Amino acid sequence: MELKPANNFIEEIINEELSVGKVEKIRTRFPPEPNGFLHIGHAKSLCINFGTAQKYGGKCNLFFDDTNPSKEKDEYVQAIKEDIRWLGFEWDTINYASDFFQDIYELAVGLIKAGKAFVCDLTADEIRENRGTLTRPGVESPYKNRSVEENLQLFENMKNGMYADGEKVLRAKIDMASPNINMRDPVIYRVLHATHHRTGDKWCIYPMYDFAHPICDSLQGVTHSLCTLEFEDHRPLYNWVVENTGVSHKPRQIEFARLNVTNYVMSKRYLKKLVEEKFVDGWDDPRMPTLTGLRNRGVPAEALKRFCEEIGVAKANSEIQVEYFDHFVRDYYNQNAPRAMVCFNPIKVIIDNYEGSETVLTDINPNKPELGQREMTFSKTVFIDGEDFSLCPPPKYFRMKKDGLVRLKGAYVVRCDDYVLNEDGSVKEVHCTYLPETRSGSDNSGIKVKGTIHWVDGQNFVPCQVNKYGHLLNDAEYAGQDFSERMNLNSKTVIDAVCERYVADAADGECFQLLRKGYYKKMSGGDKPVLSEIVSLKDSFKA
RNA sequence: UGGGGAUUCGCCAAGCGGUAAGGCUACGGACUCUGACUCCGUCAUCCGGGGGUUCGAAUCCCUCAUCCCCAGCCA
Repeated sequence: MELKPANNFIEEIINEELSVGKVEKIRTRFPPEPNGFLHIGHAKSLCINFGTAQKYGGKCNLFFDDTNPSKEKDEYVQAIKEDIRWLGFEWDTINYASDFFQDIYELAVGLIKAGKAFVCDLTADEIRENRGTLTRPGVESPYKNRSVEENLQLFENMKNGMYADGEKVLRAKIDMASPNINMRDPVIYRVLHATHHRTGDKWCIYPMYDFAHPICDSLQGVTHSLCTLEFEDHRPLYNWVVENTGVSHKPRQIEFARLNVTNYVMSKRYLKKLVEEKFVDGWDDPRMPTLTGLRNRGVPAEALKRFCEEIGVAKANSEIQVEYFDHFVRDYYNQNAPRAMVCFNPIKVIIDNYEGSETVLTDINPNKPELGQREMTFSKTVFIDGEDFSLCPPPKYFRMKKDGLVRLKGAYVVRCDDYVLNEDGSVKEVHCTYLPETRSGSDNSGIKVKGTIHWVDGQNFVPCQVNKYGHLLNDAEYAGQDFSERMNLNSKTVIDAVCERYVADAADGECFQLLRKGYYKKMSGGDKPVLSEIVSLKDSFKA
C-alpha cells in the first residue's frame, strides 16, 4: 500500500502502523458529551478526527459520550448534530455510549469474575483520603479482598437499585501505589439514580468515562482514538481496560493539544455562565465562540475548516491569534462574496450638474467575472457613507472632502464643491460636480483619483437595519436568514456590501468589524472589539 | 519536592545528524474604479540555558530552567 505523506505526528504514527501492517482500515470517532454546545475548539477536534479518517479512506463515527445522565440532554445531541452537518462532515454511524451499557455491564462482571474489580463501600470522601497525594501513595480499600461471589452479588444489587447514590462503587484493582493517580484502583461504576435522556430509568448504575470510553471505542472498531492532551495520564488506564476486559479489538489513544484563541473564552463553565446570567442572548449569540454563534456572525464553515487545517496538530500548548482566524474568513469572502454597496449614517450628495438618470454597472465579484455585473441607477442625488466624507480631513484622507476629487464606484469622478450644515453642526447635504468624461468603463480623461467610495442612488435605495445578529436587513422578512441567503436577496438592491463585513459586537447593532483589513484597523483602533465584553467578564471571573 | 507532557521568529509551524520551509502578524514599496485584494521586499548566524558525543547537532547523550496536565462516585 502506498503511504500518503504525513502532515503531523498523528499521521506519522498511522503511516508507521500502516507500513508494518498493524492496521488496515482507519476508523476514528468524534466523541462529544451532550452537555453543551460545540465551540471552535471542537471544530479542531472535528477536523482532526474526520479529516484523518478521510485522508486514509477510513470512516469516522459520531459518538455521544453520554455516561453521566445528570448533565446530558437530548437538546444538546440535536444541536451537536446540526453543527457537525453545518461544517459539512459526514459521520459513518452515530453511536451512543448508552447503546453499549449492557455490554459494558457484562464486561464489568467479567472483570469481577477475573478478580480484577471489587465493590467498595467507602464514601467519596474516604476514597479521596485513601487515594493518597501526588507525592504519597494511596492505601488499599478494606473492601478490596471481598470474594468474587460477594462482589458479584453486591454489583448485581447495585444494578438492581438496592443502594442509594454514592453508597457503593465498583473499582478496578490496579495499584494504589502507582505514581499515576488514575491507576490507584479507579472507580469504574457508580450508583446514580437519574433519568437518562435515552435509556430512561432502565439503569441506576453508570460506567465512568475511563471504563466506558475504551470499551466503546473497541466495540465500534475504532482504530485511533484521538483526544486532547489532558487525557494523556489516562492512557495507561485506557490500555488497562482494553487489555483486562478481554475485548478483541484494540484501539489506540493519541493525544493532541487543544485549541486556544486569543480573546476567546472556551471553557464550558464560562460560556454557560454567560448564557445563564444573560450576558449574551444565548448559545447562538454572535459574540459566542460556539459554532452556532460563529455561524450567526457570518463565519463560513469553509473558512473555519481551512483555519483548522492550517493551525496544525501538535502536542505543545499554544494560543492562536484571532487575526489568523480572521484571515481565513476574510479570504473566503474575498474569493466568494458578491460585492455591493451600503451606506451607514448616510450623507446626501447632490450632483448639481447632473440631470436625468442612467444605469451603471459594477462587478458582482471581481474574482469571479462569471458572476456578471450588477445594474445600478445613478441620478442627481446619491447617498454616501457617513465615514466617507470629512469636514476636516486628516493628512492622507482620500475620500470625499471639500475641493477634492473622488470616484463614486462604478460611476463618475466627482468634485466636492460645498456642503450645508444643519443647526447642530451635522452635515445636511454635500454639493458636487461630476466629470462626464470619467464614466466608468469609458474613462479616457486620464484623471487619477486616490479614493473610490460606495454610494447609493437617492431614488432607488432600500432602507435597511441590523438585526440582533448584526445581519443587515432590508425588512423584517429577512430576519433569521443566514448570511449567504441574505446576500442573494440583497443583490437585487443597491444597498448591500454586507458581504465585506461581519459583526464584532452586535449588542447595540452599531459596532461593526469590517472584513476589509483597513477598516478593521481603523475601527478597532488597535484594540480588539471582538468579544470584548466576554473578555472583561472572563477577567472578573478570575478575580 | 510523585507521575505525565511540552519548549524552533510577536503567533502558529516544518525540520528526524549535514549546516533554520511555510503561513499569520508587522514594517517598507508598487499597483488598484473596494485605503480591500494582488504584487515585490524586509523580519531566527539561530533552535529554553549549560555541558558533552561528532568532521559536522535544532536534530544524539547529560544536566539545569520554565510552562501545562493529574489527587471527580465529571468528561
